[in-house]
Amino acid sequence: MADPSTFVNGWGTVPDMLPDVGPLACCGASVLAGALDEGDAEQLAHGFRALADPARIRLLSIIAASPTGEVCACDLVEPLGRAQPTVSHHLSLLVEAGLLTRTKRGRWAWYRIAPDRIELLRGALAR
Amino acid sequence: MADPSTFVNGWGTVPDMLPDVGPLACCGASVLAGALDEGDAEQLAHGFRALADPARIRLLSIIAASPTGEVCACDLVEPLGRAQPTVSHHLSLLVEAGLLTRTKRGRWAWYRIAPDRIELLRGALAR
DNA sequence: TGGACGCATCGACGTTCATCGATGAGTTGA
DNA sequence: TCAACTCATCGATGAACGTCGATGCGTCCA
Repeated sequence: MADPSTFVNGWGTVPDMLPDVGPLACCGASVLAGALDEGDAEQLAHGFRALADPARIRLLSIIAASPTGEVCACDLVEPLGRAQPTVSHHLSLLVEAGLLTRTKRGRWAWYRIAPDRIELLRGALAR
Repeated sequence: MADPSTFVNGWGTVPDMLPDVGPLACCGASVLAGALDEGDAEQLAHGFRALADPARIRLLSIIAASPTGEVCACDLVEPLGRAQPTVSHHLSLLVEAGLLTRTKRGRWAWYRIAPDRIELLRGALAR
């Protein structure tokens, strides 16, 4: 594996296309603050579903533990102990749920925590 | 439907059998505070999986919105818009995950929010 | 004591999901 | 220009899940 940190000829950050408005984009719906309708419940459930798999929990924790705040996808396959397509699948799902952001530089894809969405889910569990 | 609130001849609270040590009983593992091993990730994922369905989100929110803090199962079927076995299934799953407690009085089952487990999941999303 | 009632469990069915090998798209460097 | 490389997508497969009708168990009341 080539070392992605030696990549110096990049054009800086080139964000992937992201859906403008993903789930949970709207509100600060809270589970414990009052009865929710099916729509709000659907959006919150969609967010929590992204956290409902140990592989994705570990991906988030590994990326959050990085001193630089971002991790190359190539450095996530081995610690996760799963095949590369599986890791890519989970990363895409986390990006789609708004819990990670993806940046492509050269042939490498770098992932960062998206704190806002995580904070939104955390707030949904507040009293 | 009989009115469960007219039940006065009960023997008070008789908690169902609960697993002594359920998932998430141990620690304050946090997703964002450092790389988690597969075991901690599994436990957290198990907790979030209980939140990963709109029916269960709505059950929690309806019960949390109750002025008395508890709701009879018979009053959850109609607002959820699902069949009684389905509601019972989701309630059992939430109890098993430690997010609800069940109390049987007479023929009725009353459910309460279990704030500690929810707070534990919320803490797992804290920075 | 027997019928009505509330609720959990069972069995079945269709859908969703996690996983991985194979493959394709895009990038780099020789 | 072409081989090597990174990563996403495709297709397939087995497991888990949501749902509901039927049924069983325990409780209440006439």
